[in-house]
Parts: sequence; structure tokens; C-alpha cells
Amino acid sequence: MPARADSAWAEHALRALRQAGYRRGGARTAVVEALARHDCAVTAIELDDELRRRRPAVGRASVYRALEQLEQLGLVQRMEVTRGTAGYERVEPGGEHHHHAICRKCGRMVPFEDPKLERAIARLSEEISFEVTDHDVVLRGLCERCAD
Amino acid sequence: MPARADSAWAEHALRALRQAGYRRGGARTAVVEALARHDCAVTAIELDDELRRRRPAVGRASVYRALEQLEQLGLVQRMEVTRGTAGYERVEPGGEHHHHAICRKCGRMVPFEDPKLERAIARLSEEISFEVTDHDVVLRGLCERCAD
DNA sequence: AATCAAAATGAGATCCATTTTTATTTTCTT
DNA sequence: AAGAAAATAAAAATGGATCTCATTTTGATT
Ligand SMILES: [Mn+2]
Ligand SMILES: [Mn+2]
Ligand SMILES: [Zn+2]
Ligand SMILES: [Zn+2]
Repeated sequence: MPARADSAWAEHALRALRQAGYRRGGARTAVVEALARHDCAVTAIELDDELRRRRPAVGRASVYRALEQLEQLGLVQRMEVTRGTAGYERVEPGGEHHHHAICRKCGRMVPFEDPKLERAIARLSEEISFEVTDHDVVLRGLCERCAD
Repeated sequence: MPARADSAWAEHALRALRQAGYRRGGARTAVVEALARHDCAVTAIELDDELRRRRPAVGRASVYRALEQLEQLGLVQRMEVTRGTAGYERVEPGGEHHHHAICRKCGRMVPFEDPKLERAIARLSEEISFEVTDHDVVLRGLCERCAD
């Protein structure tokens, strides 16, 4: 499960960025810290709203840029949360991660993890003629509240 | 595996549409037939390109409209094929379906199916407090050709 | 076959998340 | 401190998707 306000992840991410040759920069750091505060997927727009009002303000382009770099380094995971908009959430260094069940009615997102599922995916990844590095599983349906 | 040029699916879809109360219409029928011709995901833009040049031409809006209706009825499955663009492919009435491995470099999409994976998902769907009706699995990485 | 309300359609306008551009500021090495 | 490279922000551009609305088609009813 995602730990709330994971500052350990923030440090991990900042370290990895430096390691990858990126210089330190205020905007990118702000994005990392914001991501560390969220325990599930956030959209770039939401992050932009949070960071726009800062002193100094963080630009929208910088948010997208940082997210892309972080995704590239495997520090965040990108997924489509609603039609046409992507959500981002941090990836824990240990490799532990979760997937999501998304309510088609209200949009609520419920995270889950399942070792059996992961095992099936791991096995499958070996079998197919494809060098699999990531995977994504989305369950869709109705959440508790919306189920008639 | 997806059967090539599945006209049985087209008839099935057309029947389901009528059944759902839709009148018959040239544009929608053209979209159904186009989908039947593709054995893996196609984007709305690709369908639009195919159908625009017809006599009479099918409008972009009609393509999107038909796709949404078909998805609503569970006749097609929507998925994000590349950043920001959705792909659609037919859903076989029997419930058999496949998932995709997508190359992050060249975009190639390789379909696969795996009973063990499906079983893991089915079990999981029972366990969580969510009325799961659909699922989607995407493996990402490098295809044979692009793997260094 | 003629009528007509409802449904379907297509062209273009519009929306909006994301990307690109560009001028300016910051970082960091020398 | 100086300079080259990297980072940033604001604005413009892009492009897939959606909306609008005038026109055409459908299918039930006469
Ligand atoms: Mn997993
Ligand atoms: Mn499946
Ligand atoms: Zn819900
Ligand atoms: Zn490839």
C-alpha cells in the first residue's frame, strides 16, 4: 500500500535524478515533493493547480516535463485515470506497487495489490517474445457506493 | 485470438444495436464493418481516414459517436494505445479476449492471451469490494525488433 | 404511397490536455 | 566571477475528442 506523504520516496527520487545527470531545479523538486504528498494517482492539472500558487510559481510546462522525466526513470507510473487525462503516482523503490479498480460511474479509484496476479504477469512476461519492463492492470466496474 | 475479418461479429453487433433501440444508419454500419475488418485495436482517426473517402463519406463525429455507443453496449473495448489516443477493438460475444504488449519505442502492439492471468483476475474480482465488469492488462517494454 | 416526429448524420466550431517554442533565469563547472 | 549548459515559465501551437446545429434518413402511422 502507498505510504502517506512518503518523504523517503522524495529523497529517493531526488537522488535518482541527480544520479541520472539532472541538475537540481526548483520546479522539478516541487513536483517531486507534491507527488510524495499524494498516496494515489494525481493528474498533471491537479499538480499544476497546487503548484501554480507557490512563490515562485511553478509553470505548467515544468510540471509535465518533470513528470515525463520521472516516468522515464521509473520513479512514477503513468496511467489513464479518466478519458483523455493521465494520472501519475510514485513508484516505490522496492518494486512494490499496486493497481487500480476504477468506478465507471463516479470515477473513484480503489488501489489493490495481489501477489497471485503479479506472479501470473511475471511468468507471462518471460514467455512472450517481448522484453517486458512494466505492466498495468485496471479493473473497471462499479464501486461499493455506485453498485445499485 | 482475434479472427480476421470477423463478419460474424459485425452481424452480432448490428443485431445488438437494433436490439438496444438504435435505428439502422449508414455511418454506424460502416464503422461496425470497419471494426470487423481489423483484428486488433484501431484508432478513431484511422477509422475516420478509412471512411472519410467513402461514398457517401462518413463524418468524424459519427465515427466517435458509433464507437462510444458500441463501447457502451460492450461490443468494443477501448484502450489507450499511445499517449493521448485511444484504440478500439471488437469484443467477441463468447467473452474470449486478449490483451496487449506495447513497444514503447516503435508502438507495435502484440496481442496475447493467458488463462492463468485471467484466472488470477477473476479470483481477485471476487475478493475486492467492487463490482468488476471489465479489466485491462497492458505489458510495456521493447518488442523483438526494438530490443537492443 | 404520403406524412411526420424522432433519430442519425456531417461539417465545422470548440474544448482541453499535452507539447512545443522561446526568451530568461539558474545551476554548476572552471 | 565568468560562461556554457540546463532549467524554467509564459504563451502559442497541436491534436484527439466532443459539441453544435442545420440537414437528411428512418420507420411508424395514416
Ligand atoms: Mn503489478
Ligand atoms: Mn483478460
Ligand atoms: Zn463509484
Ligand atoms: Zn518495437
